[in-house]
Amino acid sequence: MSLIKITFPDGNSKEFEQNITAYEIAKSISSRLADDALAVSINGNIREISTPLTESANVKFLTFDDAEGKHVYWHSSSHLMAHAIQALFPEARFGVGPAIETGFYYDFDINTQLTDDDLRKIEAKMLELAQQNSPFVRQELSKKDALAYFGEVKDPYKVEIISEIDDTANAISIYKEGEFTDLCTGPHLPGTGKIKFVRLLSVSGSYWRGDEKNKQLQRIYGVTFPKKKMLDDYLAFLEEAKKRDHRKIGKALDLFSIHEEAGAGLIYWHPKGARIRLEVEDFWRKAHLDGGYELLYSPHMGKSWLWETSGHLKTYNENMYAPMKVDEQDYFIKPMNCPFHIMIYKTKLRSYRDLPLRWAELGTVYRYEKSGVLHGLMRVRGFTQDDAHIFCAHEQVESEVIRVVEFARDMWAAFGFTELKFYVSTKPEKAVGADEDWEKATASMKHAMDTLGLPYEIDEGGGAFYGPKIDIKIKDALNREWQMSTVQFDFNLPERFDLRYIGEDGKEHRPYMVHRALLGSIERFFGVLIEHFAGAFPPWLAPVQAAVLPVSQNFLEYGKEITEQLKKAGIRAELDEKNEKIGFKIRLWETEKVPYMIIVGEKEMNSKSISVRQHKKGDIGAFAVDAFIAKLNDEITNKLIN
RNA sequence: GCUGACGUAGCUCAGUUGGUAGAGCACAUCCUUGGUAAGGAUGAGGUCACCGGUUCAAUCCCGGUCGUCAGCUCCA
Repeated sequence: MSLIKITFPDGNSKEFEQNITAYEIAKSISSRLADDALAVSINGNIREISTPLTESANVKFLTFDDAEGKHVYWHSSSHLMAHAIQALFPEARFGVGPAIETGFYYDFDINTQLTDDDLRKIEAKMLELAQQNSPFVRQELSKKDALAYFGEVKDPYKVEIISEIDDTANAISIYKEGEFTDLCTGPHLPGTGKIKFVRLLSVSGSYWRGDEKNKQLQRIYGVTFPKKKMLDDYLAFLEEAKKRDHRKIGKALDLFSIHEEAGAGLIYWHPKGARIRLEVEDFWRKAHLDGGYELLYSPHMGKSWLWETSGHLKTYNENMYAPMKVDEQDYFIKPMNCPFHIMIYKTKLRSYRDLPLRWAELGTVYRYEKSGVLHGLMRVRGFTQDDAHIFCAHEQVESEVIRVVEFARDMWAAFGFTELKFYVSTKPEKAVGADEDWEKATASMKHAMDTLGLPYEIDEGGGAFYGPKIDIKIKDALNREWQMSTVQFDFNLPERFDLRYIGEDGKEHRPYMVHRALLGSIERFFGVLIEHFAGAFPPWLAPVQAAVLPVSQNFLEYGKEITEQLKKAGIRAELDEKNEKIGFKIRLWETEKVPYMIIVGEKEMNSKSISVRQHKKGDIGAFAVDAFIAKLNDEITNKLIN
């Protein structure tokens, strides 16, 4: 038997006899590793730990700490859950059950609606089954045999999937684990015994194959862990996330509200929330003026001509509010700003010398969103987009896109967001414009991203009907992604509105149009901003930058003096005149998450100074008022993020 | 919109297996004048989301509506 060379991630390598299993290799290194390894990566392909190696390879053992290992673990857990469901509800028919970033789910069809009690029963059953430590056994079948195995009646959903599989290249694989068999490509854990702790999180509806015309199945989400501490940490994370929730903080810090009586999805900005918004908008305006943009204001409604011409009445109708009659004409509240900017473009003959035109507006739009999708500030029915439209010549488009993406990145960085996820979305099924144009535009978007050296994912078919786009998504406290920035090509509107410019050649040309929003919408942005800082805004954004706390009523006058000085220096200061002990006031302002507290009593009054306490950090000592003002103003003007 | 859960004071929540409700915080008044995360007393505050039905009686049971939450679908 010949030897094969196995190379490990640390660069070391070792020789083994052919057909040795990955598990035995792991064991030869350490029994601990063999215990913890959930799967193995062989030359980058993830396989079962029991896989025999037949030739030299790079081998990495995957544990729960690796994303891939976790994925295998959770995928196997979804099988185990399906197994438990089958045992408890024999009539269940199964859809699909993948691992996801935060756990796993399984979709299934049963007639009874599952309750939370059922989830607890399924958890118990899973643990019971896991103790049997049944191995996951792979078996390969021909398409015909697979169809026969799952049988139309027994498993109609599996049959539907199998009938669409092209089995010319690879056989169809199934995995057996105890009494449960599932259609699956694997890989899986060596056995169910690795699954030690289970938490099923929720049961909800989900359409078969993600299509709302199909039957709605029941979906159970869950997580599993090999160690108790991991489960505890996870539950602690959920608790923490709840505390960071912008809806909770928004209420606690008196930032915004939404009123059932006054309409769902409509945001009321309270003084403190409005103050933060003002700072954000001021920053945004300045950045745009500095960045070569001009600002516009446009109306909130327009006649049906506008929306017929733009095509929105045809393609966007279901998101638009019903028209109102004014002088026998239908007027629509705007769901988008673009047609208005176009009207301005069309007010005169444009020259290639004018291009690119970069026109930005904080434009408030109203869109009908289905009741079930509304979510705090993140998904609302009236919102302000930090919108802009760039009208440019074809040859300018790519550099404009690069400019916008860079601008977006810088804008997010200013607020302390560095974890941005980029997506390039390609042509959807329903689309306008020639294939050739789509290809060119999509390629130039990808090229722009490559030029900037930014990693991105492709969202196949995720583009707007009028053009491909680059999106930036940001995660909320619960790791749910929200689309924020967007940069979109538009093949549609320049055509529909017959936009032109006179080129260097003296002939008429059609300009390209790029839609873009950097923050996305001010509302959604505020939502992620709140969760990002957990409500503890840095000084430049904080609605109250310094609270002045007299130790007793006797020092109110001195406190008033200090407050006036701070205010005169442009600092948002507030005097706490409450007749309470200092400890009480400190607690109050600490929960208000104000960046600085100024404590004044006899000591300070006599020495004409102040004592300063920083949020979360505590007492940072005595300051002369001027020195503190200088320090705070420095933090504010430089927009420092603690 | 769909599936499920939920809706009690300004907030966070108890509670009544059908007999019109309670705590803490917040608020008001008074006492207290205090040194880095809660001093004390008293008081006010609720058509138990809304509309119907069943019942001698509904906050509780049933139906509908509105809204919230977790997902699905859709989206900034």
